Amino acid sequence: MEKRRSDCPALPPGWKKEEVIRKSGLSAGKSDVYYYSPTGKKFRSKPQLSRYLGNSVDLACFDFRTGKMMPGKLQKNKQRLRHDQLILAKGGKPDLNTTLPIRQTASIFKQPVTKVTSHPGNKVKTDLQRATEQPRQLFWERRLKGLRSSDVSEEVLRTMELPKGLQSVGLNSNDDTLLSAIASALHMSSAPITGQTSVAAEKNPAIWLNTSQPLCKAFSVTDEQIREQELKVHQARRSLEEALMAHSLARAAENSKEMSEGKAA
DNA sequence: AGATTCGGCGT
DNA sequence: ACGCCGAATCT
Repeated sequence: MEKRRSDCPALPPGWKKEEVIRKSGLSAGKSDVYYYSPTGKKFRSKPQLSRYLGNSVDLACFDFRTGKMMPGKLQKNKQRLRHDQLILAKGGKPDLNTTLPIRQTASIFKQPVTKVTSHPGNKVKTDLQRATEQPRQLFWERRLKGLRSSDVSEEVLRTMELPKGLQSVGLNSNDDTLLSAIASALHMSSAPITGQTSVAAEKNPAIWLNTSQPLCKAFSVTDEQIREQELKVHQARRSLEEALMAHSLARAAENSKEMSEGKAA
């Protein structure tokens, strides 16, 4: 059997690459590529390799199949992103069939995308918690006070009414700060939002505050509230569907009108 | 049990 | 068409 393990110059010394041809089945003739660490551990995919090497090796332009660095390979979906942006820049509507499914209600808070890479001769903390665990000011939510959302005509949008069960913790119990705090919490962490569960936090928030939770008293959500929310979402989706339908019909009508006016040159 | 191998899902 | 990984099969 061809068990040839070759050196892989793109990887640190000691790493070996192996290619195994499939010899039967539907995929006969195709091949699988494996890598072996200096200690002999086998790796069968780029994600697996990447997880193991962490920040010590930048695999961004590493081609797993060939085992070589391919400088042109950086950001595979760059082309598509440019494509979508071009359409958008031209004033076109996003093509709902082809655009990437990005939340249009994306957070105004920057997601952590910092890439930590080590370079020879300098030290980089390889602390994975870093991105999500940066130091935060106590009561930082207060800086959101007075911020309002507005539509394109700068008309301030009616603020949301919060259920009575939601009450803020701490000195200023102001409803729109509370809303901002909760919205921020939902955007900044995937952990469940429970509010401040410790009773002590109410007496002396400066000491007992759970900083990973918004300035909000502990609350519970009833089945009834969940059903109400489901209904709202359902109705919102229906009107969105109708709006999109109307939009595409109008567009089609406009196109056929241009056609009959003989604009084709 | 560990290694090898191909299927098949998701993109 | 292909990367990735589950799981059947082999040793």
